Amino acid sequence: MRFSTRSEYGIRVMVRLGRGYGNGPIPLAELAELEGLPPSYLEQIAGQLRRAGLVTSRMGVKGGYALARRPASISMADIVRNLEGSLAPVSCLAEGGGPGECTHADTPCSAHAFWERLQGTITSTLESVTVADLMKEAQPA
Amino acid sequence: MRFSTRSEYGIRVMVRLGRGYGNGPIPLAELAELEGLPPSYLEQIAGQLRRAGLVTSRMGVKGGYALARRPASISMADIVRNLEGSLAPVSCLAEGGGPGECTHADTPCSAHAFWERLQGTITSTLESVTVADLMKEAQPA
DNA sequence: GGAATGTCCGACTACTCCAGTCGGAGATCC
DNA sequence: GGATCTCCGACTGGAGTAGTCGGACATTCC
Repeated sequence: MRFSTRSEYGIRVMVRLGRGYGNGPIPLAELAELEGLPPSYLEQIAGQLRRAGLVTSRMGVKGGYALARRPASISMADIVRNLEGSLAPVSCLAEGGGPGECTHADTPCSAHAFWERLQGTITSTLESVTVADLMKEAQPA
Repeated sequence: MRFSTRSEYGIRVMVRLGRGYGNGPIPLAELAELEGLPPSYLEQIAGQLRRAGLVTSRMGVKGGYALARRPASISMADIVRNLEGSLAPVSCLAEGGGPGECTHADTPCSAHAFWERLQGTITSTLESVTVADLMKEAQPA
């Protein structure tokens, strides 16, 4: 089980943007260098975050990216859900279902309720942490 | 984010074995048919569970698989950890680390503590549910 | 207006991992 | 000794991941 690097990098970018919140946009190249991540890949991720409405962008010379809202109002769930596509941990929770009895709505597979519970705890953990929280932790020295 | 089908199928198999606990081994072909899963693939998974000590096997005519311990003493964490390899949700928690500052132990990436917390909640959820719990739920009609 | 500095977008690639198959060897029971 | 059944390694096709690249478009500043 592994989250993609999109979520991993995306969160780091959002925290960076949180630190510069209110000081105008930060260009992608600068974000990439600060975090030590590949710029061209980050570009993809930034595009997703913008389309999700979590980030605003300005084109041109003084352009770059900025948080669309207050850091305290953006949760990890907002970020991860958009970058990861879905939070369903197994196929029998996702649409379509996998092999076996899970396709019959009246007789779900024996583990169905368990996976639902797990998804619930993951989701609520993701929702309980905001960008502002991560800005406080791990402040560079 | 997605758990592999190994965990998904593995749990279902373990619950089946839990239902037959004490009645001798169940052959793989029967397990596969009951759960509607590919037998040759299940064979791989059963092998992993056996090597992990969660299941015992008997070769030959009256052979098959059985739980190695009481259903109530086997948690989802036991199963998933072995089938999934690792529970680290991102590269910066796994050995080696990814790109960026996470490799420097003194200045972990801004999200490091968050991922650790998430891993903790996932692990404790997995540990709090046993095979016996799932046997009670989803009892066929 | 034009150059510099950015974002924006789609296509492309290399690679790894996942899901599943297959063939054959060895054990066990009757 | 034949019928079951586990055991093991090798193999394959496909999907998704991580990342690159080229070029179009927007904005600012001179």
